[in-house]
Amino acid sequence: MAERHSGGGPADRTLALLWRNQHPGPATKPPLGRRPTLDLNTVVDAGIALADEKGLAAASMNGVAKALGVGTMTLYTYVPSKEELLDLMVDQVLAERALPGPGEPRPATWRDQINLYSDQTRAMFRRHPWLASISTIRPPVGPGMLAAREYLLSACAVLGLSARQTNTAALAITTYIDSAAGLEAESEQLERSTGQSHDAWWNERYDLWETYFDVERHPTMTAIWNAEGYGDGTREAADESYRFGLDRLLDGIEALRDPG
Amino acid sequence: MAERHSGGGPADRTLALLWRNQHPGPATKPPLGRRPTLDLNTVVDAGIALADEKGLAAASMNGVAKALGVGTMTLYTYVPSKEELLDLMVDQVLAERALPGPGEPRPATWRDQINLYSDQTRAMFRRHPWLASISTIRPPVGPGMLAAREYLLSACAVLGLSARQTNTAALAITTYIDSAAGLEAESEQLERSTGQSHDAWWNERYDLWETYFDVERHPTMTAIWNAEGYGDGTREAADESYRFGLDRLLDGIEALRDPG
DNA sequence: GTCTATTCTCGTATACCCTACGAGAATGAC
DNA sequence: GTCATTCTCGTAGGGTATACGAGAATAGAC
Repeated sequence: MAERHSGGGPADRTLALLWRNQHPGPATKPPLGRRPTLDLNTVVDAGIALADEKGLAAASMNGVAKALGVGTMTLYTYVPSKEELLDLMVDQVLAERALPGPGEPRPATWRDQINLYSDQTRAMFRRHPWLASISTIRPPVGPGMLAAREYLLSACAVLGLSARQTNTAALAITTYIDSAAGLEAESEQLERSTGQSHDAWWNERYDLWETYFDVERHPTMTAIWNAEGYGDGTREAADESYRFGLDRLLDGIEALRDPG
Repeated sequence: MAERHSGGGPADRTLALLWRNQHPGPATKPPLGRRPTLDLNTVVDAGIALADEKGLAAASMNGVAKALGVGTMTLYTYVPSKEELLDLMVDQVLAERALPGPGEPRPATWRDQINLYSDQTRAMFRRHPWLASISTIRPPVGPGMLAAREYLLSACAVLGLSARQTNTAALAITTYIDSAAGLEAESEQLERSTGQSHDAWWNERYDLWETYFDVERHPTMTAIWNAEGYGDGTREAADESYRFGLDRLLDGIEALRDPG
């Protein structure tokens, strides 16, 4: 049997770090011993800044320490391991989204409430494209993640579906928004970091059409290409694709609303 | 200006590897020099097997070489770098899906055709959960990726939408299916590899509800919890969630069909 | 002022990762 | 047998995370 109560395990330690800014803590004992030169928020901010500017790989323990002007091992005073640092970076970034809490003013319609979540999430991924390359199963359960879930669930709750279906609908919406927004941001960031546009990338694969592509095996792709169905690769085209998928998903969910 | 024609760049070399089994090649010159002990397909298969069994991290150059009983550097005879090996692993796995090509028998209705893609893709992710942790922007453009795209587009083509909308619809469908199936497989694999169920993982975070969770800031979550809206964490519940999202998305797309 | 308990700092070492280089082994052609 | 060619793979170099332990800084006791 796994322990059911707080036992000071690694998960409890991580939770304490995640909620450090919301929860007062038992009691502030008088400081003893050598004073720290940094604090946890500074370390997390440095990690985020580094990942934003130079990619997730640059946010190594060595990299973050150098950016802060301390030795690598000093970071381990503030964070038990790199894994926890990443969790803290993620939840902080999740919390950046300006989503109204319970009782605060919010858009009038269900769709606009979802669209607010969508806009805020896309902006978040644009600011922090490295987020897309972090697995979201078993995420850090910190204030940022919980606040976003609460908002999305509360938006879906107005549809009047069962509790089970409300949850499932919210899940489908996050799945689509988070992954589509992540892909979008990752693509834009790749264009910036490699200096190679999406079109240039395809041009580099000119040989594909020249040498390997078999029209007979790919008639639909060929037809869509001939009808110029692939769009022009601009940001606007990508935006339109994103909206199309989200709008259709919301259409489908809204159709379940009490058919009165 | 970037070069427009095949110039033997790194992209062309990767394409040649990806299409090695489809395309005969210019001419088979007589073998010269020492005979190789392996071939590329063996190396790729070993990489896939290792990633399947012990995770993507185990499919290191060292790990694959050891599994094949050769020195690490020997692999570089067959593959220019680890990046290419990964591309080859991915496209091979993408090609595993049994999706009918043009002219071959396929399910009668649009929805069943999409469902076939969904089933095959979910099974693929279940067999190869490491696939979920590989970025899909700028994927390997090999036979596996192209065949799947062709199938999905041909399924969407029967809706009678414009070429542009057909492509956009297919994009939305892959976005949902690929990410939801990836998450599902990643979660199942984590349960296997860590030996910790989803429920056990939440139990380990008992302190969250005990110490940190604020009911006033999360009324909807609380209400859904009290109404037992979160399901029981079983495979069936996850399956139901997956289907719900996909069905709603397909509902929304189908509603665009000529409203006759 | 000195001593001590406590805490923070961080150099060193270990165990991985990818891969550039180059020496040596195997092979077919002559 | 010699030679060009190709494959094999040990070594080395630069990257990653982090365990360990010596040393520095600080607060309070005396």
